[in-house]
Amino acid sequence: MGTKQRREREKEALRQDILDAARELFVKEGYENVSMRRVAEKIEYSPTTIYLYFEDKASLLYAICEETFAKLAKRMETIARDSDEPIEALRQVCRAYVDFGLKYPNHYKLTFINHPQHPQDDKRHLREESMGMRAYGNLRAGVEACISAKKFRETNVEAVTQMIWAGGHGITSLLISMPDFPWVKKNELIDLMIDTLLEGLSG
Amino acid sequence: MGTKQRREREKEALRQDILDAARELFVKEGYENVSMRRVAEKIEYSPTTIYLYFEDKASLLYAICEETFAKLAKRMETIARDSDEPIEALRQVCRAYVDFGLKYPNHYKLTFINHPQHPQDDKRHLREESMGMRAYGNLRAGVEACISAKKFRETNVEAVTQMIWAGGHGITSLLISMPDFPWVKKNELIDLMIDTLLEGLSG
DNA sequence: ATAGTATGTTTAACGGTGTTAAGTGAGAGG
DNA sequence: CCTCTCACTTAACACCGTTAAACATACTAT
Repeated sequence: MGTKQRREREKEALRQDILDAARELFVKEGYENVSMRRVAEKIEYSPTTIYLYFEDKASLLYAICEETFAKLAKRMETIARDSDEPIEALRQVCRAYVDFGLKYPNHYKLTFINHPQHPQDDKRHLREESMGMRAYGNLRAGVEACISAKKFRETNVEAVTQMIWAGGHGITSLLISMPDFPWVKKNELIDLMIDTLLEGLSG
Repeated sequence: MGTKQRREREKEALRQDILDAARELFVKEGYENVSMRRVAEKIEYSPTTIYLYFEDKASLLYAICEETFAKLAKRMETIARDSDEPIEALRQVCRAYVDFGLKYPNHYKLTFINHPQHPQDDKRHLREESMGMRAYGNLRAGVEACISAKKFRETNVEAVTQMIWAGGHGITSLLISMPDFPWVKKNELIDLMIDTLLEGLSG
């Protein structure tokens, strides 16, 4: 009867348990420093059980990143909707991106820094539907709005989007991966970057 | 007699052989994908021999990075010496930085992207005398020249230097770690970033 | 009710990793 | 000629991601 549905619910629950355990460990100690055996220990199952729910360690990671980046994409969309001045909206989208990275440094590392080494064809992160790409799309929309409103000198949407992304990513990734460097105050640095880029783009 | 000196020469030669083998493998296949055993095989010694010359795998890496970043620092110094227009000099220093990263992507990864995870206290890369820091110092000098010549609105040398670094690093690291992303033409992107930053900084 | 099957989980193992402790063997010094 | 030093190797440790095979339980069909 309903046993089939119950079973399915239980399977889904375990899948979520694995995800939760892995997220906590990955975020606390970093992907590279957490073994499948440790994740298994945390959920009190044998290591191989995880492989019944996820293809491999990278897939586990990917699932977690998608979850988290969905949040970023959503926040970006909210900002875009709630603002009508395109430059101000773009500025806030950039802030949201950097703040997000600094708030979830290990998630950020996983999708944008460590990422999929290069074992042949792990291009999941680049799929149109991936959350990382959705976030990129939101940034792109913000840039497009500015260009449509004739606020920017340069009109190559793709180039401007990628440059702004690189600016945000540069700050985020450096702050994350070199925490011991004598940085000036974080907010000052972030604002200087965003302001300088927007100023430089404005006709 | 001179045997002691000969021995010392031979030791030094082997040390260099190890370095050469490791460099070639690391650069070709990436640090993470090369094992100590493979390095040993290449020089036709047993794996443990390497540990008589280098403390561990990370130290081997560090030595290689220092070598390579010395080159970058040198090139930057040459550019600075051969130019008298400070903005143009800074532009070229930035180009040199990015070009260098794209030319030696695995070296770049090693010092600025992957680098010392966070096992307590591997702050070698941040030592004043390290070559990476020397390169940073060169960038800083370029920025200082522009500020002294009253070319920039913002006058916080450290903040401007770090922002420009972040801009260059953002582009370099994204191009390196996401080679499959549909980037616009590399040179266009690099120039757009540098031009926009310099334009945005100019009063 | 019993036999058979599908399902979820575990045990054991493979081939790898960085690293260390103990052993070997050739050449220098007495 | 013997001893000792020291560069080097062998063997091992404790891990890693992953897979094939065994197992136990719970459902199905006779």
